[in-house]
Amino acid sequence: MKVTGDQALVKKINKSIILHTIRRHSPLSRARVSEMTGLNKATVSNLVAELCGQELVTEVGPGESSGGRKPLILNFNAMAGSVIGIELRVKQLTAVLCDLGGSILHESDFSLEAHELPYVLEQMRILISDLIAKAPATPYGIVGIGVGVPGMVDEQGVVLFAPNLGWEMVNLRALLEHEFSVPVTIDNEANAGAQGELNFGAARDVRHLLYISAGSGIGSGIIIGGELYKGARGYAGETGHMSIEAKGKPCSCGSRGCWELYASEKTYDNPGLTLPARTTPELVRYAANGQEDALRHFSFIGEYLGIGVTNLINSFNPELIVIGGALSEAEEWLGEPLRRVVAERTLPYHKQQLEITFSKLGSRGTMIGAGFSAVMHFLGNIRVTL
Amino acid sequence: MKVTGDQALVKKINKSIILHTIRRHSPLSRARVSEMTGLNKATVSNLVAELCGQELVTEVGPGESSGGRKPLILNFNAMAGSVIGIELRVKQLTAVLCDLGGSILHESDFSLEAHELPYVLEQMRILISDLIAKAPATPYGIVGIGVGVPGMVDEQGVVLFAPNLGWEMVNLRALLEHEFSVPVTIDNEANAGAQGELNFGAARDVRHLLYISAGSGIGSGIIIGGELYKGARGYAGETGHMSIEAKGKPCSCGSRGCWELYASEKTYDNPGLTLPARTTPELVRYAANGQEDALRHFSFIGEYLGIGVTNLINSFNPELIVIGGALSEAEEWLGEPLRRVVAERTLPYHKQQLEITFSKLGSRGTMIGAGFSAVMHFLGNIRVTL
DNA sequence: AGACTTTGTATATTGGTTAAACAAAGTTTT
DNA sequence: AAAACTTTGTTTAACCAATATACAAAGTCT
Repeated sequence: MKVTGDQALVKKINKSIILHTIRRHSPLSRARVSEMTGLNKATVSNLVAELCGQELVTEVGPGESSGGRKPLILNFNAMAGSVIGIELRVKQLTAVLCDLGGSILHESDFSLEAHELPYVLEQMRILISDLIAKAPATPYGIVGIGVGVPGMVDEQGVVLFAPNLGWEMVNLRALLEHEFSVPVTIDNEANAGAQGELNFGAARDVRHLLYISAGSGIGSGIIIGGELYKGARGYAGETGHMSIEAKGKPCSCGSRGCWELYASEKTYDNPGLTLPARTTPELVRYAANGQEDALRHFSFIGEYLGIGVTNLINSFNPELIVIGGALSEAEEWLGEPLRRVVAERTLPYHKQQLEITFSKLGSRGTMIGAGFSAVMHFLGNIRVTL
Repeated sequence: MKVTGDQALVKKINKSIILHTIRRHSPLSRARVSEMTGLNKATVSNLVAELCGQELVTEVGPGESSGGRKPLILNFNAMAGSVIGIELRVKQLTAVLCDLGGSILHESDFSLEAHELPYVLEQMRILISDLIAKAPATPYGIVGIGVGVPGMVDEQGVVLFAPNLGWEMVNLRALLEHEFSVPVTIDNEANAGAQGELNFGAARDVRHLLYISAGSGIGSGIIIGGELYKGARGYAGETGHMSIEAKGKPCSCGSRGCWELYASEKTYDNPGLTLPARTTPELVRYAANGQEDALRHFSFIGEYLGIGVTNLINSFNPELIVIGGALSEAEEWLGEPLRRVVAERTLPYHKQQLEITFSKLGSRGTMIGAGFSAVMHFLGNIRVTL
């Protein structure tokens, strides 16, 4: 967007700085905020007064003195409003009601039996209405809805392509905004998961994060400089279709040797495989009991995850890699082979600084991240780069 | 960096907007600048007066009337100063003296016979001093030196690792700044090439660009949102070591099946290969004469370039891909197999919007890009994102 | 010749940050 | 306990950049 500088912009920038400082570091006194941001005490006082008037910040009373007048403690008012975060999965619709701080207030889900748009939309409508009914009375009420979907999404919230749902060009944002009259944000499932882990999970305050969602396929959420990178038309991160065997198995995408053919739940159907089960939760149970076939297969997946992860490390050079998605529940058996292969194959300079973790938010990561997108859309965020 | 808003910031932002608008679109009248930027006519007048005082903008006289008073035409003063851009190659040192608009004023080079730091540094010193002596008299003189090196560089201008030179942890920026007392910027060779093509070559005004430098190895320059992405510690884009054959040939990096083993000049030494020559320029000559082995080998490289490019498309979803480096001179024979493989293997939605081109600046791209980094460092660039 | 257009400047106003003084409320020293 | 010092937060006056508005300058069109 075309932005020029004037006093209104200055005020917006400083107010945003103060709001997010308090959001992330409260409880805090005005004096601390002034120190942390570098803004003048008077400026902080004025803008905090406005934020209090907007009920986004609350004054909770005097704190401990450190040799002078007691500070007046400020808090981010997470209960100024609430958001709904939804994850649309192939077989299930899961949703949470969160406050502005990402805490879950209510949770509910629904099993999907088909993927026709009208049917799915109707179930979303019911789920959302249900959560809206349960929302506590807050100054702003429901300030937004965030949805994570298993497919490519453009910047206008149109689901361009979701192969597992059979969707193409579905303007989900417009449909939901029309229905509920609140701002709706639509994100790719992996992108939402990345946001969740970045803000509330295993990757707090990481600047360059790679989130790998390994489940029925593989998708990646790429955080660059603390911000989600979506690519030219909204579908960066389709790393599941990165070829790791140039002349390997043909994939439905038209290519060959795609990563997700070797390192996702898609491998459960490989011919000639003896497996005691065909779903991750069941296989996890078998592996926990020492079942050989399950152990061997997780080791296989772990190694191939490592090969793809190495490729991504060489391209993106992230600080941290978080493995999420359904397969993250097999952390116990995937972790060793994955880390071993990465250690074997990465350049020496990459190894030094890199960490690999598994999701902290588990199956809730995507919902929480989707909800957080809605929160940020409500609060706004403005930054200056030079 | 910690930036807060005040009036000085507002002025900086607007002055930067105006300067870069004139730099990229001049000749221009004050009225046109006001229209294009959305800034008030008076604001434009004031800041343009300052820029004229700084000699960064010049008033060249009246232009054509469009039914009213004649406009006073402004120009970006590319001759306010000059920069030096250098490419450090394995066998050669090439350098240009450019004005602030990227036009080449002088050019010179030197054949390297060794890679010891003192020797290389001494040759750079001679080359730079020579160009400085040839620099025209300008208000600001030499405002910076930009260097493109074949290796990983961190944000402080330290060459972390340059395998082809045998360099490790060389603080090249400090060394050159100490020698010449002007700001020095150090960039990876592929990153500099990407900057060159983005600003003066085949990729003008592209927002998300992937520049592939294919020569003795493969490196990538990644432009995201019009800006260079360098990764967490400065070495993103090492895509040559992306594995495209999970269990393929072992690579010196410790991994297996690395892309550059199949799609760079490294293939010239493959065992069992009958080639009439072992350098790209010579092979290009043979291919032009229809020599079978050369044609077959370029076709092989083109196909494998396509496989790796497809992987990068799936990860970065760029608008444009530019192939540069020594191999770009074989465009005539690489283009068809490359585009064919990419078309076969990419997801349908990626094909629609994607273009693949070859470098426009040729062997000068990296130098010009490196010089441009120095120009931008001198002019400054400040932006607001919301 | 007169009406209209376009360009660029001058003037008064607005509204934000800031430094400095100040008031309020505490702790430490004497 | 009084005096001195500290810390917090507010008030005041000054500053300064952008803006709207009016205006001057220099052209075109009828």
